[in-house]
Amino acid sequence: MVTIREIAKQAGVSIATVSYVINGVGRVSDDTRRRVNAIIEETGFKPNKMAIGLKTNSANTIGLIAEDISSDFIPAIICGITEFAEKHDLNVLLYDLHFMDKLYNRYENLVSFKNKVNESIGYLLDFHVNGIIYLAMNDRDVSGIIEPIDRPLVYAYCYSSEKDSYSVSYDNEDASAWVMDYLHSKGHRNILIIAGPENSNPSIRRMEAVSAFIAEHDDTHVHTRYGNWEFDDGKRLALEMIDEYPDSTALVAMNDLMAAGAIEGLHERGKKLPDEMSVIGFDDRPIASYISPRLTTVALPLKEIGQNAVSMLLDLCKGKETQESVRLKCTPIERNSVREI
Amino acid sequence: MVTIREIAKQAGVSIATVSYVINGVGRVSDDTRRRVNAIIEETGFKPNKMAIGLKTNSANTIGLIAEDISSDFIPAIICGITEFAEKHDLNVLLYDLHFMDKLYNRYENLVSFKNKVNESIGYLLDFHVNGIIYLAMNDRDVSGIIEPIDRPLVYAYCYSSEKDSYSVSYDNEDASAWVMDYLHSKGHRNILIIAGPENSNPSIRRMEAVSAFIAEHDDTHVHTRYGNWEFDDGKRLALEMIDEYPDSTALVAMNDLMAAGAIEGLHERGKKLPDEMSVIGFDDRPIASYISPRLTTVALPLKEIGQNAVSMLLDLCKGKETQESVRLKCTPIERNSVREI
DNA sequence: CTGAAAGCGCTTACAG
DNA sequence: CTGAAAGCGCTTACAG
Repeated sequence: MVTIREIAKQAGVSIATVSYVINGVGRVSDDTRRRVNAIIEETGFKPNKMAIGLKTNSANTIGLIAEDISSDFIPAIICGITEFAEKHDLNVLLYDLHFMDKLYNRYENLVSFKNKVNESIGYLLDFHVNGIIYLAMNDRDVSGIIEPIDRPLVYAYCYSSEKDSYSVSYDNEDASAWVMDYLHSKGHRNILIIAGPENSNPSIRRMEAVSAFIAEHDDTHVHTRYGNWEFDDGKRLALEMIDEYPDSTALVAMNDLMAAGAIEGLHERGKKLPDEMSVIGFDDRPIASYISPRLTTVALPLKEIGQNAVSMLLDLCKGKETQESVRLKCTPIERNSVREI
Repeated sequence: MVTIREIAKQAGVSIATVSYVINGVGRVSDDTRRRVNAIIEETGFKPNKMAIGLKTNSANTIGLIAEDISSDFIPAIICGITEFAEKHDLNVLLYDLHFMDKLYNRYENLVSFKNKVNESIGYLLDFHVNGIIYLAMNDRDVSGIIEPIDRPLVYAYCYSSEKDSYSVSYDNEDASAWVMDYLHSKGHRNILIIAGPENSNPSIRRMEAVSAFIAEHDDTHVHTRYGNWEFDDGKRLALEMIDEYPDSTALVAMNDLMAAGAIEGLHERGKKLPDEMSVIGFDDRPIASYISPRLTTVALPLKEIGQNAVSMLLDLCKGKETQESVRLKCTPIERNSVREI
């Protein structure tokens, strides 16, 4: 392997000079610079990153802890992370917690895995990562888990209510407000809502926006049930609710899976969609484009969450002043499951 | 940061001795070992991985190049990779090529990105990874892209026909043979097939198994069309074929998306499923569990591909004799889209 | 503008 | 069983 010493010898300069030209620091004459660069080019020399890391105490690497990489939205977020990282010449060291089975819909269990989480962070820290991104499998408060560390940390697709904590996620209120506005603008006044679990952050945030909407529109009525995010629950609750509230003309499910379940239930009940019932989902999962009717929904800014998380981490590494909590806007996706009345 | 020197001082031994006990090599008295370990414990000392890496010229890290992490099966494969890696105390450095847009269904384009691929490998190599896994977004031949490197390389979810190349993927023939056997055992004798693109590896491999089956069962007839893996194509081809071959009782689509499209088409044509037509898919994507009828399909051994890729890479690193090409079996998933006749 | 030298935190023959 | 010492490939004051 060719080293800086070899380059120095060939160029007839000292290794310090070679280092200067590589890093573009110090005062090197144009002539020397050209000569050294030529030799670097020619030999294909690449500085040894471990040596640099040892000297500078930085690996130019971000540590990424994912609660579960096979969870639904994580890959798209990672896509944004790697894209932004590459642009800034950052490596990403991946640590997958494999928490799907242990955590899905039982997120309060995370405390039992506190050790595992902190171990994984220590692991990344051993590697002298410049900072860490903790990427959760759903948007929630993960306070009290991660012990203080001496490198920057940003929470992605989740947040912490501890002070001096940084997070990037999406804007539930705004998305939910759009849904209500949209349905209202299409003439719907009696709306059924299948939310997620009552204590889940997205449900709470989105229902706040619903309440705010209702407070301003006394012509509009809403009935809500809380589901478990799953297909079957969407189906069950939709069936219950259309019996109970036969006047309703629209149903919003707080994720596409429950929306898909609701649609199946409605179909089985012989309802024509969207003529006899409009349905709107949340998330824009693949199924939204394949179900009939094609599901109108709202897409999460996943890639942007990833990009912003890295950007924030970078600012933190540089000691820049940074907003503690960024909430990115979702994007409405209009398809064919809502009709105007 | 506490270093080996500090431990040595506190324990009253040399740094060499500390190093010996950390690595469990050499001859150290039990007494010394205990004393040193106690101090390590107490101080929370963690060896600096960059320093170790510099000395040993190995970062205990595998480089993972993914064609696109947001492609369908990649996360599940990565799940297997990280799981196995963690078990063996290996870090994984992730490099995402972001090739989805550039490559999807135009895989021959990969040659235009040869530089990018090799650059990304150089990037990982700079970091002194022990070996590299190249993880493709679909099962195909990727020969001629990656330049020879001096570290082990294994292809995952793809393969190379170059000699001395190592790969792990799944067994197309076996899966396809199962589908034919299964349908035959349920009494189906006139079978429609919607394959993927005619020149795609999975189509070719699976059609070979179909031909072999037909050759041994002269009571069974098959008609094949080639699609583009997409929902719409599945729908279009299914509709064409049922008109053309009204005697057929079963339709196999070579992925779940085309199967879902076919089902939508069949429904729109007023067909009762599975009574008037059995449908079987491939892949076991999420949609297979949500469509009605629930789709019988065959699941790819994704996690196992990841695990085996790391295992193979490890063997290669150790210089162990290793099988060049492993093909893992798929798993049939019986649901409700096939009926017995 | 350039170089000699110290040092980052480890490992590993080698000597005792 | 243990230690002194060289060295991995860089960076960075410091001196000139």
